[in-house]
Amino acid sequence: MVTKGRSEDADLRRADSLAREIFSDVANKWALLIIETLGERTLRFSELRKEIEGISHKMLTQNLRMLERNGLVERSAHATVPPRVEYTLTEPGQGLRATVDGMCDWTHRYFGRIEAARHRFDA
Amino acid sequence: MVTKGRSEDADLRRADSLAREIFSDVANKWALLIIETLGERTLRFSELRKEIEGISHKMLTQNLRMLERNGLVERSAHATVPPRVEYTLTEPGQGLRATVDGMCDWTHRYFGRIEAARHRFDA
DNA sequence: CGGTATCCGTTGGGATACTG
DNA sequence: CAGTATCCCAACGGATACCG
Repeated sequence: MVTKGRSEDADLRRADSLAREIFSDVANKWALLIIETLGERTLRFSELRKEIEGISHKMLTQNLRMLERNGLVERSAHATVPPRVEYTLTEPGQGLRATVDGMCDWTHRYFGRIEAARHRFDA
Repeated sequence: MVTKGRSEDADLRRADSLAREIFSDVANKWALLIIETLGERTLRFSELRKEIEGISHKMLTQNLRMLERNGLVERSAHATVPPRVEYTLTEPGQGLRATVDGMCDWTHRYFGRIEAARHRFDA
C-alpha cells in the first residue's frame, strides 16, 4: 500500500501542476479579452482584431492558437477567396467567459475606488 | 453642446483606457494567485512566498506593491525585530477574489476536457 | 484575408548581494 | 524578515515581409 500511496501523491502533483499550467495560459490579459469579446458572438479574425483595441496580429494568432489547443475556442476555416476564418467559444470557453464577465463587472464597480487609491499611493 | 459632447467623449475614452489599465494590472497569473491565496486569511510576506509555489521574492514584492497601489491589499508593517509585515485583502480585493474563485472552480470543472483537447490538438 | 516567419527592441523575471 | 538594487538572460511583443 505504500506504493499505491506514493503513486496517488504523484497523481496529485501532476494534476496540480497541470491545473497551474491551465491557469497560467488563461490568466493573461489578451486571452481573457478574447474570451470576453467572443462571448457575445462568433467573430472573424479581422473582426476580433478590430474589437480588441491594441492587440497585434501576432498576439491575436498566438493566443487564438493557445485557446484552440485548450479547447476553449473552435476555429472554422472556409476555403473561399478571400479566406474566411471564424472563431466561436466552446462550452468550456463559455464557462470561462462567465467568470471573466465577473471580472469586468468588478472593474466597473470599483473603478472609482481604485482610481482614488492610486492617487493616494502615488502621493 | 458640441464642446460638451466632445468632452463627454473624452471622458469616456479616459475611463475606457483606465479600465483597461486596471484589467491589465489584475489579469496576470501572479496577481490573481496572490489574491486567491490572501482570500483565505491575512498572511505575512514569507508565508505568501511559501504558499504560492514558484513565485520569486522579486515578483512577490512587485505584485504586492501593485496590488497595494490599486487598493486591493492592505500592508501593515510591525516595527519589531525581526520585522513582521502582513497583507490583507481590502473590500475591493475581496470582490475580485470572488471572481478568481470562479476561475479556479472552472479550472477544476473542465480539467479533464482541457487535457483531452490538448492531446487531440498536439496530434 | 488569415497565417507564418524573421528581426529586433523592450520587458519579465531569476539570482545575488546589501540595508534596516 | 522584508525590501531595494543590480546584473543578466530569456521571453514577450511589435513591425515587417511574404505565402496560401
